[in-house]
Amino acid sequence: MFRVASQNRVFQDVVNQIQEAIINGKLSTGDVLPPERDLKAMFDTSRGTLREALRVLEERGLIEIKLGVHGGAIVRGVNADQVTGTLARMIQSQQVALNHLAEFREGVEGSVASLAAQRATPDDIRRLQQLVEEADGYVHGDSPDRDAFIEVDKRFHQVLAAISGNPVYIFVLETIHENIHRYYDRYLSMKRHELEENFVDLRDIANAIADHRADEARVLAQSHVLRFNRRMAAIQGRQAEAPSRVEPRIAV
Amino acid sequence: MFRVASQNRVFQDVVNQIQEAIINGKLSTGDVLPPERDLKAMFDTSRGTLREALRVLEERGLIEIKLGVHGGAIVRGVNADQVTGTLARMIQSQQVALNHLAEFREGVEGSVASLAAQRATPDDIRRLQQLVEEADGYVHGDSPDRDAFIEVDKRFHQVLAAISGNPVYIFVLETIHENIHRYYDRYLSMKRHELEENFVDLRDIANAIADHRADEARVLAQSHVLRFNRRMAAIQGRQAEAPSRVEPRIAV
DNA sequence: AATTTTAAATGGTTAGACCATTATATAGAA
DNA sequence: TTCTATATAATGGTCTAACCATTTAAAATT
Repeated sequence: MFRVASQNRVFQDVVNQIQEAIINGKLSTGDVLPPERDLKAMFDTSRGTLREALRVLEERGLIEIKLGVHGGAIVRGVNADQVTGTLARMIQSQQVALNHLAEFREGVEGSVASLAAQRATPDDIRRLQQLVEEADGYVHGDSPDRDAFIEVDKRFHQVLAAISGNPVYIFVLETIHENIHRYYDRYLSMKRHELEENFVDLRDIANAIADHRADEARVLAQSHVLRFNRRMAAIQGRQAEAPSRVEPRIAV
Repeated sequence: MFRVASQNRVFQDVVNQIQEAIINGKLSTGDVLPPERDLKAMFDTSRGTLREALRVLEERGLIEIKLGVHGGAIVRGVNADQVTGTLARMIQSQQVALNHLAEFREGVEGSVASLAAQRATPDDIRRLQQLVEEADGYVHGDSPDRDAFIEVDKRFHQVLAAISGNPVYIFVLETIHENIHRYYDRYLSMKRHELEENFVDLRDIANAIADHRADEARVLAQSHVLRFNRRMAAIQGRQAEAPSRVEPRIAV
């Protein structure tokens, strides 16, 4: 029913006040907080206490601190950056395997594609088709450009998330991407026929969305990601491609 | 390509060392770190610097600090608790609406049900059926017990996530739950016929999983959550039931 | 034996100083 | 004049040393 009312800690109060100002927009991205020595006076605390508060805000991604003259705490606003760190720690501590993350991504990309198919406006569809054409050029042009194609592929997924109209998907995909790329980027070979395969995927997904065939878009997006996962897993060490069954971590 | 090598901050080094020890298991959940005055000597820093490091570790959920004699920093291990806070801030700052979160949950629960249907062992299936029977008792028994049913419903979803065998889903659902309940719990009316509806959902999902009908399980789970979302949205203020289209927050 | 009091361990806070980094201003050289 | 090197000052980073607040455990008291 209630949460503990610790509030024995002064720095926590400072955190709350500054966070509140950021959340309700009194402080905007880019704003610079006063120097520590001024803040300390404003909150009537010691500098040490104030700095503990700044550490917490920084860790939450709400501010960023710059050194030197005209440095200070710069407001970054609410964002999902720290989630990336959490996921990274879970992977490092082996609570989560990369194939778990990859499988989760399959589901998410599938849902995004399905939603996009349900909601795409004519403008959205045109945009997707432009991306497909652009990708076409990089795959079938005179001098295929692997890096450019990968870039377009990435944009394609971001646009799908945007079309879904749900910011949660955008944040989640960002977080997944950061963590998967941290490990897999070096394996991205993308030989000619792989480029071709992936291009066909994008084209088919775009077409399914253009026709508002949600289930088909889901399946296509899932298998698009699945192929990526398979290839990565195969390269990474001939490990099991299917995620292993884990014991439930929570009491159920 | 490269990340900044700031490392000008001593407390960051302390954070890294302690975090590393927690991640690789040299420190386990429940372990108590030495008192600040000892740690300060071990790392050869000032107490202030050490405390900034502890604030960061605490914010990451890696440690918890208790007051008084025999207090100190207690190791909690890697967990997803802080993600709950991030989501809460996004909701508060209106970057994410509750219906966005609810919609995301639909997709996730659908994927979980689908995976569970693909992977459920005979034991898993028996367990689900036990839960359905238990729920049956609370709905159709002499004195229907709403709270007990809600509890079983919750366990049902947790078991599904466990059956999926993917810890990411477990963490994600935990996080979603915490945030949805923070706002919606008070609205959970669950009149007699609503209990009945929800019971039928659980039973059908369990049956679909028992028969390994993955797509059907997905659809059933999705509409189960969708009904919950609709009811909540209706109660909460006759707001639009479909999530509103948002502008893409990222440059695409 | 139960209760109250006291003492000690430990985190929380303060004050004041100095160090390190960096943008800007100034001085000097071409 | 214009470029470059140097000095200056603003600001975050760290340190020391002390005291306050909370809590557990031991000691004293009833």
